[in-house]
Amino acid sequence: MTPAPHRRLSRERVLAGAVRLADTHGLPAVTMRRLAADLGVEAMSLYHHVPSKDALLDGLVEAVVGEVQAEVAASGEPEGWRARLRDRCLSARRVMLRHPWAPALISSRPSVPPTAYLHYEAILTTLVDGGFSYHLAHRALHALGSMALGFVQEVFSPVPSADAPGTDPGAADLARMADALPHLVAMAESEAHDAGDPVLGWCDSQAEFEFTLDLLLDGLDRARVLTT
Amino acid sequence: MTPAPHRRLSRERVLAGAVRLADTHGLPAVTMRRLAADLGVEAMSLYHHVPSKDALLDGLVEAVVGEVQAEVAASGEPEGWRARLRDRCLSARRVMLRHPWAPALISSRPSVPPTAYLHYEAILTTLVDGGFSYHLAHRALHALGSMALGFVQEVFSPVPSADAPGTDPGAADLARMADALPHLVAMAESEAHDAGDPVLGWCDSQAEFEFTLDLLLDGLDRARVLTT
DNA sequence: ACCTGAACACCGTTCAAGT
DNA sequence: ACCTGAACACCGTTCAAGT
Repeated sequence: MTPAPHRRLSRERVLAGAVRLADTHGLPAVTMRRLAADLGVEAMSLYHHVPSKDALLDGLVEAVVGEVQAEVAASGEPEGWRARLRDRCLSARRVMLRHPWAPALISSRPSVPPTAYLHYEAILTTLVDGGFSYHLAHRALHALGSMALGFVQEVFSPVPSADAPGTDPGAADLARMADALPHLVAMAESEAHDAGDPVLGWCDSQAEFEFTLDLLLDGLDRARVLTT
Repeated sequence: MTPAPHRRLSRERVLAGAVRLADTHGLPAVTMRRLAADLGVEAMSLYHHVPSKDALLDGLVEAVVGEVQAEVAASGEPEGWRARLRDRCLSARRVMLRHPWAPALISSRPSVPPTAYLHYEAILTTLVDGGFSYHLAHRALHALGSMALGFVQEVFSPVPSADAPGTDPGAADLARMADALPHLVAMAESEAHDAGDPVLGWCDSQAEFEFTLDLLLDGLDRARVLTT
């Protein structure tokens, strides 16, 4: 918002500014020109600290992955592979909730930044220490997939949630689709009714995330025991 | 490639052209001006069949979802909720392999096109017919998440695969990281060694997809039995 | 060394004009 | 009704020039 008064630019300040811009106005607002203006500088000045827009986007991913590492460290790693992995995925999710633009950005990048490999190495170490063979650990890494980065799946959201209030079809829309989508409408009504519990709301999608995570962890545990 | 000789434009021809352009030159190449040139027409002509670039992108998602429905129909639906769901996810994956740009596009869209709800309704119907309560079916829908659209998770790919030959770190890069990422390097070597089997290759990531899919379906089956 | 300003080749889109 | 061409407000980026 307020053009930063500092005179000295740096890669860190550029990336921090880009993160802030994406958080407040969305990823499309992250423009070399707009970012520069936000930093109180000319567009071309950015190129002294970042080689290109593409590199800026890579830096954005790097910054988010770094936040995940910090969040994991701050949450104090528990004992046992299952709890550690669970904790790491939930930490990652908290970071993604702070930066809703991050999942789409990360999956659109052609390659993951080198620092992300530290994150995967940590997961892999936890798995191997937990008794997984490399082969099964590899499968586990893929199975965890986007959960490992805490991706909030909004691919599907039929039930109005506090997470994304504006993007769901309203009750009126659902009523109009009722004959084409009978089960979807019935489910939405049934779930909305159950949600009288005030604890729910955004917690709802937290519960979905944990349900899926536990489903995967349970399955991986079973596969691990079978091969031991 | 060859500018279409047809004189008459239509929404269908515009969308088909956009899909073809994305397939051959990637999503960034899908530009109003370039798409128009590809269709042998002026940029502004497109606006008579599509209200905006944003609507064009929505149409692109719609086209891909439509292809998924067609692929499911073509594969002849098997008996039983588990086999039907499995078949549907694998069909979706085949479509996404044909359009590698689609997953990133879909997850970057603020909302899913109305036609996608037919896809989810079909999944939900299969679940309900299979004995799932609405509550558990809702969780299942979220758990299946991106698998339901056949997303090819390339978030993580430490082992060179035929899927994305250029994007992985080469053996040289891995050797350089060896001290920072011991397990990742060891795993990559171990897996590369096992892959002497000529059947593997792109099949490898097919196997990963099916492993994860079965992990989820097994877990959902267990949850279903518990609540019955 | 870092920052600037003008310039170039692109974008999406509006609008008045053509048929 | 559909298509066009010029124009406008934006992009990312090159380059020569300033300090």
